[in-house]
Amino acid sequence: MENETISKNFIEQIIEKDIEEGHCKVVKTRFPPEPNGYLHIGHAKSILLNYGLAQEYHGQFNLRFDDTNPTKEDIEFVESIKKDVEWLGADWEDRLFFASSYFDQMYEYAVKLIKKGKAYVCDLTPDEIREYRGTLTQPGKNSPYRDRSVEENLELFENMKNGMYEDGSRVLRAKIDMASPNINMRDPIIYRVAHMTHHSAGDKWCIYPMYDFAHPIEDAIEGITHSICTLEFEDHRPLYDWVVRECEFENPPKQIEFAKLYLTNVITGKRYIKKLVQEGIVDGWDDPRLVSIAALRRRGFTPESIKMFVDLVGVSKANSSVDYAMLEYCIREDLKLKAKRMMAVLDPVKLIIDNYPEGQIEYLDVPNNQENEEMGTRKVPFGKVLYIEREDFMEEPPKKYYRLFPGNEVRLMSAYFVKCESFVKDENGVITEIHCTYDPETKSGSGFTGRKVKGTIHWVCADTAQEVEARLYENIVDEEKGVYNEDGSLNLNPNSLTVLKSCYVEPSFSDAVAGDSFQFVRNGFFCIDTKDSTKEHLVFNRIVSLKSSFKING
RNA sequence: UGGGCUAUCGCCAAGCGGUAAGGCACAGGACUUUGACUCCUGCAUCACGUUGGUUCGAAUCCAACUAGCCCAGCCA
Repeated sequence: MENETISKNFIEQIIEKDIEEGHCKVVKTRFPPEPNGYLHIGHAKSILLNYGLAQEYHGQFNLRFDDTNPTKEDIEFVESIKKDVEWLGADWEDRLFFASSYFDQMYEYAVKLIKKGKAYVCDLTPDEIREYRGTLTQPGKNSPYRDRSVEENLELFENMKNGMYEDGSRVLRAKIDMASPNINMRDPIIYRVAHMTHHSAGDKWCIYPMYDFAHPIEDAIEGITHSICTLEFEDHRPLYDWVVRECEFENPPKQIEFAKLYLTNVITGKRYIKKLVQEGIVDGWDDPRLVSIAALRRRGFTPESIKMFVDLVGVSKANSSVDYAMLEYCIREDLKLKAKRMMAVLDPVKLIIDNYPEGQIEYLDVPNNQENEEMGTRKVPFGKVLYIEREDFMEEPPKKYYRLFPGNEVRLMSAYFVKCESFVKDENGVITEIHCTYDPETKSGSGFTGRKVKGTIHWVCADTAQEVEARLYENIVDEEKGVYNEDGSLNLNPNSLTVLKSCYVEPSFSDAVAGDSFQFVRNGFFCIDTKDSTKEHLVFNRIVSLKSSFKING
């Protein structure tokens, strides 16, 4: 009820201190993806964190593509990333930027560094550079090209830019300290030659800046105050600060690192997903069993649920892996009051009401969401022949089973009490019909209090039912064994997808469109698949089941 | 074994010298036209990676250990 004071995470604490001490007036953050793949749940944390911070402190949030390496990037990904960021609700307004549009400025800063004697062109081969760099425990040694004159460096660098050298033959390096215990400071390469068409800068450049040089400049140019990245860049911070300082930016951005979000037992590695797609185990990067943003969207997760999840998980510097159950909780919580609650029978068996008039159909008033009256009611047809869930009937019930069994009476949700009188089996012993009698006095809403029943089951009227497909999902990973085998291969769960072709739903889905979500009462939350569903053949994805404390075996 | 970082309940995570928040999960119970939801209750008691120290008092400060993660791309 009360909005409890939620303690600030460490980044908020840093920002508030910076504001307090006058280090920054407005907060500006950014999400800087390299357009080299699809976004996943881990990126969502970064996006929502950065966007959320900008919101919280009335600042600005930029979307910036860090496209400094054309050999790995593709324009296809900038579109998918934009779509995903937008879907998550992180509004960059008119601030969509590309690192590649700063290439001119970056070049000028490189020249500036050369003029200051802080950068030099190095002719060492890649192998030699690695050798000169030293190891984790041994210092590196200076490149023989380290002391070239400013003039020579200027000329050489210009030649690099003008395409006079082959890929890999020369690089521009920052002159820092080959003996630094931090390997990133051992004269890091800041520009390399790559004769390649850039997906957005075209053929203008054949030299491209390295991340460590480009990123701080991008941040500084945009006036980013807090450059938030993941833990593996902690060692790069001294270099980040070096670049900002040596380029003499006035309002230096501050890099802050946080721990990535890991979900337990999910697959996020690009190579693994690629393989799953190639082998046809999943039907694309947006297969509902995956955790790419596109997959989560298709599965039926809402932006609100992802936001709730990210908020719940929190921000810290401790590496951790969050239970998938937390995500499930969030989507249930979000859809609980928003989704219409419908009746759908996934594994149907016929229930025939022997004393109900032949051919009669009555339309019952059913609330769309009993916990949210604003959602109104709908009419649901009811008749003599219904479908109910096969598991809602047992010939020989165990103790504490209070669904249907011979002689037992249950409530058909929103309709009448029915009592099981008999049932019919086919030659294989499979139950084909359950015969009941109903009591007209027990009609839902009539105020009948004569007796109570312990069980309430859902149903669909056979005459008016629409046949649909439902896809039920389990984790694609075998949770018992964990994600990877010893040899690095994946432990896949062979039952991750169950396709039910003959499910029945009420005829109330005529207006439903792809992506719409519903609660199928007692079965879980489902959404209409955006890829395979058509008006004539509805396909539902189960987003998540409902919690259940029902155990058939005690 | 060089450097950087982390270590609080099964999983996240507050805590910032004054005597262990919260959420998820789980387990009981109440309620129930979803065995759902909701609501109660329980869930770190020489306990805060370990061991010492400082202090009237430490998860919080100091020291030494231990464990895990990251770094030797002309990737980001």
